[in-house]
Amino acid sequence: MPREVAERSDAIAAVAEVFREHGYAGSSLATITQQTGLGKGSLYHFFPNGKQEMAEAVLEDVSRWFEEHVFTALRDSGAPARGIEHMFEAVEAYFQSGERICLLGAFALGDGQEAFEGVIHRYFSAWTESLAAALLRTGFTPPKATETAEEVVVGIQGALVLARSRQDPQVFTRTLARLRRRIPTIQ
Amino acid sequence: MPREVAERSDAIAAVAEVFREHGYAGSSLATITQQTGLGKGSLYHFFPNGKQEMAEAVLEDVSRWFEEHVFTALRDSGAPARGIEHMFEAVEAYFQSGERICLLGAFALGDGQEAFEGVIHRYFSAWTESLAAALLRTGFTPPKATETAEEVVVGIQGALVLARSRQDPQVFTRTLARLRRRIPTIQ
DNA sequence: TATATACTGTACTGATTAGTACACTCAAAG
DNA sequence: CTTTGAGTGTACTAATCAGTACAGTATATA
Repeated sequence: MPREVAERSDAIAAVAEVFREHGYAGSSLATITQQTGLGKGSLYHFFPNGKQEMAEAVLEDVSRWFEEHVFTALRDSGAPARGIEHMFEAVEAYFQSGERICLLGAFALGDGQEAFEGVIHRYFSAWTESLAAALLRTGFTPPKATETAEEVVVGIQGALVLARSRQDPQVFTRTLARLRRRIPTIQ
Repeated sequence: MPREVAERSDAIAAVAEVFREHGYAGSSLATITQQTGLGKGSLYHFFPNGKQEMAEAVLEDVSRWFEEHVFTALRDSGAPARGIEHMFEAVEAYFQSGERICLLGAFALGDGQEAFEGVIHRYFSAWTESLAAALLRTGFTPPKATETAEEVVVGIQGALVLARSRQDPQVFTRTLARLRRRIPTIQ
């Protein structure tokens, strides 16, 4: 039986799933080692500052993913409508059509709020601002662009709350469809 | 110095604030005793089954408040438009214009999810269903009533996430104003 | 074959955890 | 004045907590 060797990026992905399921305070190191298969030795090797560093790494990893796969496309000045369309597709896939929650939203409402408020704040600001800029470029007036961007991000986050609460992922897909309709330029 | 004597309803309100601030798993009994001023003796007197019972009592208390102050007005068949208007006012006051989060939404995304999913599910179902019924009575078609009710509750929950994330309570008041505009019958 | 180092398992620590036990206080009822 | 019981403070327990220390293992380079 060969020794399993992991690298930091695998560890981040595995730990993220634990936080998604149990929250920050609800994830003990015992839970994390058990559910990830990584021993304490490995975890403290990758994250010398322990649980807090694990959460920071996980949140920054999610932020980076959205930056690379969503916000960058929204900022592409050449094709704003395509960037917005791409955002909806990426979001639907990332949240697995409503079966997965937003870690940054969960941390915002939950325990670690003050410890991670910087990352959380930047994530939501980047999202609403890059979307508003894209909407502006498709012909929205400045106030309408800001308002609609906020409406879309609010809708996505709210839909994730409701989908989880009612155990009905379709709330999420229905909401995405409705939000798309608010942006005629991508129909 | 007289001995402070509390009753269960005071305890529930005090414990609710702790859960709101730290989440379920993030609220240790030490935190709870410290922040509420209630000793372990009092807490286990009111809640013999400990922390789980505290959370159940708190969630049921919030549910009951909404049932009495919001859903009942929505179900009043005589004045649906007034019931909806009253909902918006009660919601804005309850969440202190976006400075307070929804405990049921936070628990839905957070740690205690599976332990409390019954209460959470009932809360959101009662809300969307009573609102849909009221919209129906103001003249919405059945599919439009259901869709708009979901849109409103999704919007409120999402706005609370974003208001907390961006530390900008006005996201909440702006969203409420926008949602009101989706219901012409209450203008 | 030798060396370096990235990764891992395990045994340990002191602090904190939820929960229990029980004696106590004090207002209300008799 | 006595009794009752709801509400309280405190000392305790056993389990679990995050974090440390460190020897061991396997792989890559020389």
